[in-house]
Amino acid sequence: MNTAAIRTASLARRERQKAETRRAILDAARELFVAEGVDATTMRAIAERIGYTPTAIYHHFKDKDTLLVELCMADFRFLGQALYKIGRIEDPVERLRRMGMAYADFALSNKSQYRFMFMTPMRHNMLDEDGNRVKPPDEDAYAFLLQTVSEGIEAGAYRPELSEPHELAQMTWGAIHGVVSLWMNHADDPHIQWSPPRETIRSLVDVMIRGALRNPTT
Amino acid sequence: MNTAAIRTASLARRERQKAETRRAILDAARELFVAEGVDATTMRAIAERIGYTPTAIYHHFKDKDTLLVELCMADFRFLGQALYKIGRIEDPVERLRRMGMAYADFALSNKSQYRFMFMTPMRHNMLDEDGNRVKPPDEDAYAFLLQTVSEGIEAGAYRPELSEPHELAQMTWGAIHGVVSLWMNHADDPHIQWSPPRETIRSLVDVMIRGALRNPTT
DNA sequence: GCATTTCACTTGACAGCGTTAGGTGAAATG
DNA sequence: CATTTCACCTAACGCTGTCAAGTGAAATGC
Repeated sequence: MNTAAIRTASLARRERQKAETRRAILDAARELFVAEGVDATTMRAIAERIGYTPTAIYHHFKDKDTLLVELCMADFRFLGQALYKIGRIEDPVERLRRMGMAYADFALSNKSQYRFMFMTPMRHNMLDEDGNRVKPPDEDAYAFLLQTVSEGIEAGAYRPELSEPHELAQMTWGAIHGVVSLWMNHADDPHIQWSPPRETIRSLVDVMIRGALRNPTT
Repeated sequence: MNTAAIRTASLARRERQKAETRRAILDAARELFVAEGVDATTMRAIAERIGYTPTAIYHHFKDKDTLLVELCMADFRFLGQALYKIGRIEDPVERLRRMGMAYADFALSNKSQYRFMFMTPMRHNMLDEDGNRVKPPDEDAYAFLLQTVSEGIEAGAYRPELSEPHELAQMTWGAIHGVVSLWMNHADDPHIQWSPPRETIRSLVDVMIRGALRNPTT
């Protein structure tokens, strides 16, 4: 092994080790985040879990928000994949129904991430540590939703007063988001008999689609 | 003036002064809360605004959460009043429609209060400083909503598969809550063309009622 | 082969937060 | 006139995210 090869090898090892530490931070943060929520996910708790000092994290992530956003973005790729598969469905109305359920399933399976991205004030500036803009998870999903309702409108599937794609998309997104988020925040309210959120959303989507269709089948 | 009269008078003055301070705390907290949000509403900021030290607040309120809950509860009485007026409407379907709009109007006019009570994890233990349970604002409103959808179900207004009052109530509440809260948190997302939330909710309520009715009129 | 530079990480701190124990002084009470 | 009450203050605690300045081993340069 000549000196040049050694050089690149050790440089590669250094980069690999740095990447490993970065991964360890993300993994520790995710465990805390999922198990205990955002408040318990302190820089000190993350660091303690991986045997570093809190300030070490700042050599890998700009600040706590950037770390948590990157963590969530990684998990939101599953939502993107789920929506992508549903995109193959031809009928825009059936596609909308399936998208709604997939969205709800994702939210209910990734509560902490969903809460952080969609249920807290939008203060994330969505820049990574190099200052590059990262695409927020709602951007793709919203474009997808908009495309689906637009196709339905163009196909004449919906009632004429529902001609505004943005309004229809925001109705749909908002309604599902609402059942999910209300349940997440208030499921342990003792004075409300909560229906299983997935069933409630199933009914909600059915009702909304029926109410939006120009010619509902029965 | 005899001694007994003086005694009661000065005692009354002392109580009045304490009540005034308490009111001043609540007013200062509300101003900060509405203008700057919950994070900027620090005990120190409230105290500075009324010329007291932060610890003085703890002689009037158990902790910050109790103070903010009492503040919000006071404002939520307007929602209760609005719903009470709507309760006079005979037709349970029309009543439901009007309740939905009143709920949305209240949320959009009292953003900080709504956010604090319904868009943050339910950690409020709903006890006042004497340990008495205070009725959370959703309790009455939910009972009202439940009553209204139940009447509709009993009158045979809705489709037979929508026979579960809790599910129907939670669909309705959740859907409106979702449009409101999504808009509150993401209205300044640059990549989404937001429709005015009130119009979106109007359409949403229309679509949901049409989709839920057994015999929609056209 | 030795001096220099790089850089992942640590030490020690800062400001701000909610909250509390203990003190103070004027007013109410006996 | 002595005692008690109590609204409010002083000073602090532990917690948070974050940063400036170091440290020491590995990589590099001559």
